[in-house]
Order: sequence, then structure tokens, then C-alpha cells
Amino acid sequence: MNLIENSPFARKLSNFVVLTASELSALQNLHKRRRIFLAGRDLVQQGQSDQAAYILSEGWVCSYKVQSDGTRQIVDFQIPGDFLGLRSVLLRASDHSFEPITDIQAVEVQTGDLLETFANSPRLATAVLWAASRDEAMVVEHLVNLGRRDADRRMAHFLLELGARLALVGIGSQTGYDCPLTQYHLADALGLSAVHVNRVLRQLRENGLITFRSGKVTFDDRNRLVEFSGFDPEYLDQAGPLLK
Amino acid sequence: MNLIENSPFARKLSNFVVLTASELSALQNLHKRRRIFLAGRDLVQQGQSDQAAYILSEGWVCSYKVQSDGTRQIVDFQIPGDFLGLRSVLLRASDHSFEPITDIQAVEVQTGDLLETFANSPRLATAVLWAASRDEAMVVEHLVNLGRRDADRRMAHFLLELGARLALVGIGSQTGYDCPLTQYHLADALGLSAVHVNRVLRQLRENGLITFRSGKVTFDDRNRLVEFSGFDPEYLDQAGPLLK
DNA sequence: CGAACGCTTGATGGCCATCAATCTCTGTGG
DNA sequence: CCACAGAGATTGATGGCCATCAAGCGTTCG
Repeated sequence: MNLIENSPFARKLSNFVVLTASELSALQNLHKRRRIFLAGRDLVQQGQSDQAAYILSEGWVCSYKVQSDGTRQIVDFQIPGDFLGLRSVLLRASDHSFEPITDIQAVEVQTGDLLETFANSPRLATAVLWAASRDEAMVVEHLVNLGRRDADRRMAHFLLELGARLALVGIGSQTGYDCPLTQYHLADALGLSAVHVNRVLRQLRENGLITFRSGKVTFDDRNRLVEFSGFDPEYLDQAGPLLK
Repeated sequence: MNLIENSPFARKLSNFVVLTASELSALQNLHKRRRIFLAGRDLVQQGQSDQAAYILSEGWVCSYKVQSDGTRQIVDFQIPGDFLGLRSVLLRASDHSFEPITDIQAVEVQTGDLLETFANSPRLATAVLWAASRDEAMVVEHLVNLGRRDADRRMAHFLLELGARLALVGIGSQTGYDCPLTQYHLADALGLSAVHVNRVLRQLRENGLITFRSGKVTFDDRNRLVEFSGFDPEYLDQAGPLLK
């Protein structure tokens, strides 16, 4: 029995391309160095190049950019099975930073190894990039969220989306999920101040829509919440691998 | 002499993967149906599936999402060489719409043909997805722009970025570029009202930074503009193909 | 047990949405 | 040739959402 097949990463890739034994083996070869990082200590600094990339196997991470004035924007959150820093390898420049939100486990992948694997297993390369392409769909949704929704709807939509993503990898339920984010994380992700995040959460809670408290998100009235925020999970759908 | 090699699309892919003759030929085979669309008439409707995708050869397009309340958010602008609707093919759902901003020429690519080409030429697939990954870097920058910059800086940054992208395909110069966008396009891209876009443009013009008028963007003081907006073009860099 | 972190609440003000009116320019049909 | 419509641009007035400043609370941890 091959362990690699059951890793969150391999399961994710299998949604797009059916992997052969030799492709799984190539994937296994990338898993040489398992590492552990502590919450709050960055993996990759913005602007460095020739970085390694990571495959996240345990814990939560966020990717973000810092501006010259010190404000930061969280671009996305990563959960087990997600690739970290793929773009910094593919494009020779790390265009953002990564902060572990919890203690995490990740597999370090050297740039050279990844490119070699891509060259030898182009189907595997296709699978990896395909999965990255779906992750982009979430970034797009995040962008719409920032551009055209007020703070209440933005928060509601964000928490619903996060729940949907976690559900895809078997975490959480229809009624809620565990969530290690602080209100500061929410602020930096949603383009709000931490103070206003607090007020928004209070209002959503008092309106009986959703409760965010002590590491737990609870959908108090999921239907009304979906209605209120205009949430549409269609972009997360994936009916099965298109490349046999 | 093979025409396909000189298309903007093939040139773009060559930045990532050196294409062989047979891969160029596979690419050529995708170019069966050249079509023309008129400005303002959408190519792909949000929410439809089983759509064709397009390779843009001439003109400008924007991709956007519309919300239930009627507001729209422009996610990105496409210029010659860009792929339209790749994700709607790869993920079996079209998650946004496309509006031609000018009259355009595009090559229609059927879902089946694309998947077949991907299966037979995985290196070509890698190149296409790799290019898509770089385009995502621009969406990320756009997201930071929406989340953490005020309207003036947002506009300045956006117009600089657009200029840098056009420069990559040989359009425009250090002093400015032709730009068919209306103030409504800018508003929908930047998450602002059209009225405020007008005020912002006036202020930037009166401050001697940049002029947007009658289809032309002019950098009046490029250095100060870069400084003002915090623009950093690093994420657009690409030093040459990594896969030989 | 002090310090750090995260959360909470109040007061003030500014950025930007909204409503409304006007102007220019282009294209179109009578 | 002119009237008209429509798209795009422009400017003023008003108000609301949310940032900012400030202060205080509870909890955890070295």
C-alpha cells in the first residue's frame, strides 16, 4: 500500500488527472524533506528568489503581501493539500510571503527537483498547474468580495467560502467549523480594520446569522446567510478528472 | 516559414517552455476557427458550462463577474496573446463573463480539442497552464490594490500596471499608451463609482502625475507616479523558458 | 505577576457612494 | 441639414460606511 496516494496533495491532483503508478512514484520522490514550522514565523520572505516551495500536509497558512506603508493584504489561506510558493519557483521571484497560522507540517520541494519532475512527468506538471488554476478561482472570488461588497456581506461571504473549502477536504460540517484565525487575520484578508471586523462580527451574531468566537465558526442560520451574502459555490465544483 | 510561431500566443508560451515543431503543429491544429466579435457584445455568459474557449489575437477584452444586486467587478483585462475562458473549460463551469472592449479577433477552441491536445502534448499543456499561472500574479496584484490602497493610489497603480503589461507585448512606451477603456470600465475594475473615478483622474491630472483623456494615457511624471502608488513591476519579470 | 496578545466598545472624522444636473461628442434618421 | 438620442464625461451637494484614535477587558505565558 502506497502512502503517497492518500496524501491530501495526491488526492487533490487526482481530481484533475488520473495519476499512473510511475507518476505517483515521481510525486513520492519529491517528498524527501518533511519539515515543521511554528505559528507566526514566516516561511518565505516577499521579494526573495530561488526559494524552495512547500506542499502543506498539516495546519493552516496564509499568503500575503506587505506594502511600503506597512499595511498588509492577505491574498489567500492554504489548507492541507495546498501548494505554497509554486509561483515563486515557476516565475523566479517570490511575489508574496507565507505565515503559518498554526504550527504546520510541510514537505520542502527544491526548485531544481520540481522542474526536473515537470520535465520528466509532464502529465504530473499538468495536474499540479491545473489544481493551481482552480485555486485561482478562489482568489478571483476574493477579489470580487473586496471590490463590490460592503463589510457585512464581505465577512459573511468569506466565512461561507472558507467553510465550503474545508468541506471539500473533509473538515467541518454544515453547521460550522473550527477556525484558528484571529480578527486581525480577518481584517487583513478583507481589507478592513480590526476594529471594524469586531463590529461586523457582533452585528452578524446579533442578527442571528453567524457566530465567530473562540476558534469556532457557527452558522446560526445558514440559508439566510447565503441569501444575505450572495454566496454561490459553483466555482468550487469539480466533477472528476478530465484527463484519464 | 510557420506563421503560428509569430502569433502573440505562441510567443507568450515560449517564455515558459521551448516548443518543439510537433508542439507548434499541435498548437496550429487548435487554430481552426477564427472569429470576430464586436465591442460590447459578450462572448461567454457567466454560469454557462460546456463553453468554448478563445485565444485573443487582436483587441481588448475584460473578464468580470456580476452580482445579484447588479454591480459588476472587472477581474482582469485581456490583451492579444491571452487565453479567454481557460478555466471555464478546465473546471466545467464558466465562472465569469467576457466583454470585448474593442472589436476583437479571436480563435475559438473547442473543449474537446483542447483536452485532446493536452493529453497528447503534455508539455504544451504545461506551457499553457504556466502562462495562466503568471496571469494569476496580476490578479493577485489587483486584489492587493482593491484591499489596501485608497482611490488615488489604486488608480495610479492600475494605470502603471496596465502600461507595464502592454510594454511586455510591445505596445506603448515609457511616456504613455493608447487605452480604449471608459471611466466606467475603470470604476468596475477598481471597485469605485464612475463619478469618483472622474474626480480621481482630475486630481491626478492636476497634480501633474498622469493624464487619462480621449483614449490616451500619458505619464506626466512617471517617477513621482511610481513613488506615489508604490508600484513594483517585479512580479511581471520572466527571464526566459525554464523548461527546455 | 507583568507583559503580550487578542477582543471589545465609544467618539470623531474623512473618503467615497449616491443623487442630480449639465455638457460634449458621435452617430442616426427624418 | 438639423433634430434627437445616447454614451461618456464633468461637477456640486449630501450622507453613510468605515478608518482612526483611545481606552479598557480577559486570557495566556514566560
